[in-house]
Amino acid sequence: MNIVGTLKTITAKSILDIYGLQLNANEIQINETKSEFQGNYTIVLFSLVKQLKKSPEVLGAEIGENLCANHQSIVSAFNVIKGFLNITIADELLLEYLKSPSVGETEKKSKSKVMIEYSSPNTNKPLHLGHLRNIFLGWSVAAIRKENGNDIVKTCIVNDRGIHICKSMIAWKMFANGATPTSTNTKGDHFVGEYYVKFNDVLKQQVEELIAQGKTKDEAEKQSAIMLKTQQMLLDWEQGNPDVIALWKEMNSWVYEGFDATYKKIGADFDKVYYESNTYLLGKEIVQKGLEKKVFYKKDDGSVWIDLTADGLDEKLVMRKDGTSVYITQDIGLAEQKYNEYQCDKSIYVIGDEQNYHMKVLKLICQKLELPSTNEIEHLSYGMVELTTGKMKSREGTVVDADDIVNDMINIAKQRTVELGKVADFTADELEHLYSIIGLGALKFFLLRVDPKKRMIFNPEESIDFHGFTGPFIQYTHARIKSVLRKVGGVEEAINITSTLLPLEKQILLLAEQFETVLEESMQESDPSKIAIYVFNLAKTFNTFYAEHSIANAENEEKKKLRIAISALTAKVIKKSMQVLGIEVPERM
RNA sequence: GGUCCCGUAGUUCAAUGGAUAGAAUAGAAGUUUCCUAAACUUUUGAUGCAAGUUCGAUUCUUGCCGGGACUACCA
Repeated sequence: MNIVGTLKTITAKSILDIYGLQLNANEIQINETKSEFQGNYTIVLFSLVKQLKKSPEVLGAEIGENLCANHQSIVSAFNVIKGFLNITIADELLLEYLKSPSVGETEKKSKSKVMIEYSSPNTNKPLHLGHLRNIFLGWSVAAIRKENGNDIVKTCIVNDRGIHICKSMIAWKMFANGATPTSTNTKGDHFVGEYYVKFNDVLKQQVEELIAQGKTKDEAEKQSAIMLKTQQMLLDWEQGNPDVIALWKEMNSWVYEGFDATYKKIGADFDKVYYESNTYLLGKEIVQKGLEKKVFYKKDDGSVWIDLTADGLDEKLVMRKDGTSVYITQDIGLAEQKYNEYQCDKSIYVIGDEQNYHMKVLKLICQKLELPSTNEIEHLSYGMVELTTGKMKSREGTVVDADDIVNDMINIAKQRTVELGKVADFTADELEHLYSIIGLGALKFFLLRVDPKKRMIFNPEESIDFHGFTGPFIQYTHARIKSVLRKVGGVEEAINITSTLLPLEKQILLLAEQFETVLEESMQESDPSKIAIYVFNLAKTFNTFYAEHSIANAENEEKKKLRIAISALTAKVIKKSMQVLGIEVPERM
């Protein structure tokens, strides 16, 4: 059922019947009624005034009459205030909804096959808070699409080669003395990250010395001994030097072990992982194709370019003069490879907004080359996570490490839970699990509740609250409902109930009914924050209701049955909503 | 310089051109003989500035001020 959709349809029909004006149902503007007015939904009449040449008051009265008369089972009352027609939904419609066998289930409508690329780390340092936003977003958008019926392929492109990897390797050779993650009892990605930091320390020192000798900063960076060594190592790597390759493989394997542990802990997973070391040579035939189609042109030095100035962008290099492909060319090549393997209808890239320009160029080039494989590219662009102290900068050590913040959150959850002392009978394993889902729930909800494309600020001092618009608040609401249902017992199905609904009961049912609509919107906009806001409202409304009305001591059996059914439905919808955010919801906490 | 994004309560976030700009936190005041107080109730408090478009602007247009990103033969 879709009440808003139904309302639009019958309103359009009423308008046709009364005025003979044919309107598309989607042209009807319906909002939720503001709480200070009577009614549940509001039809905004202003846009009709011009077409029908009647005052809003008259329009509202006439349409309202018509709706009430012809659709008694849907509209039970109406009132008109200025240009707003406020509609009250009939109790019986909501009771019917509550009784329907599929209540709280999602209809799988959209069958497309969609690829979602997310996380995409470098192998020279551990994941940080920004990656977490990326990972939670990617995972959630995938889950939202899956719930809508999409066939999902989750992928990750690992940036496992290039100068930055060589930096860690050089530093390891200089300082490690054969140490490994095992020998030092360090998580692999952190272990390698430490050498990346060491590299930068040495580089900084050498650069300072060279600057003192009168070089410019640029020169100094390029000419420093450690940088020259790194450049050489990159060449060796490209030529397949066995020693370099062996070390590279070993260090990467440490990093992957570390990443896997983190992914496992936070519940991220991939169907297919691509490695840049396998794909960085891709795209050469594309350059050829582009030259043939005259989309690209060759400069005298042999480098290949595309001119995008007509599209308001610049000239972009697509192949170096030495014949190697650049990032953008690799990306096009990889897109083709992905398509050849999976034939997806759509490809979503979860990448930070600093690459907006790059992705724009990518899409443009694909269009110009008329590559069918890259038809539906969506850049799910998200804003940087900043700290109250400013941006995260690895050089200044102000990066919030992913593992650290996850562990902190779980520890805070533990501390809070222990203080409250409500789960004394849990086993040690159950407790571990509980702390984990609460801590992660807080973190995921915090990062997902904000519109992805906006920058957000994270305050590590105050950490994340467990009160208010937070994951734990919603988890807690769910746990309470479950607790009540356990104690009250009874059947959760709403059979044979005929009762007048209280305003709050009505509100809860109307909210629950909106779940699918919100889910679909959230898919179309690739925005999990819609779900987060929605589920918070549902939980909050339920809590208010709960504080005012008893279930165990309801006025009569009928009302008790009704409230049990509503509670069960609320719990179900909360669970589903949280599930697509990647947040588990406990039975008890 | 060019292109793009962002400026909303003390703070963190909302608001397809619609009603008196919503929440959450923090501040103030309350609520547990009753199903989980990680809860609930009441209250204080905001659209950077200036024009324009119109019945009506946080939203659209222009200018200014402030913040950010991109503009690499790096990835």
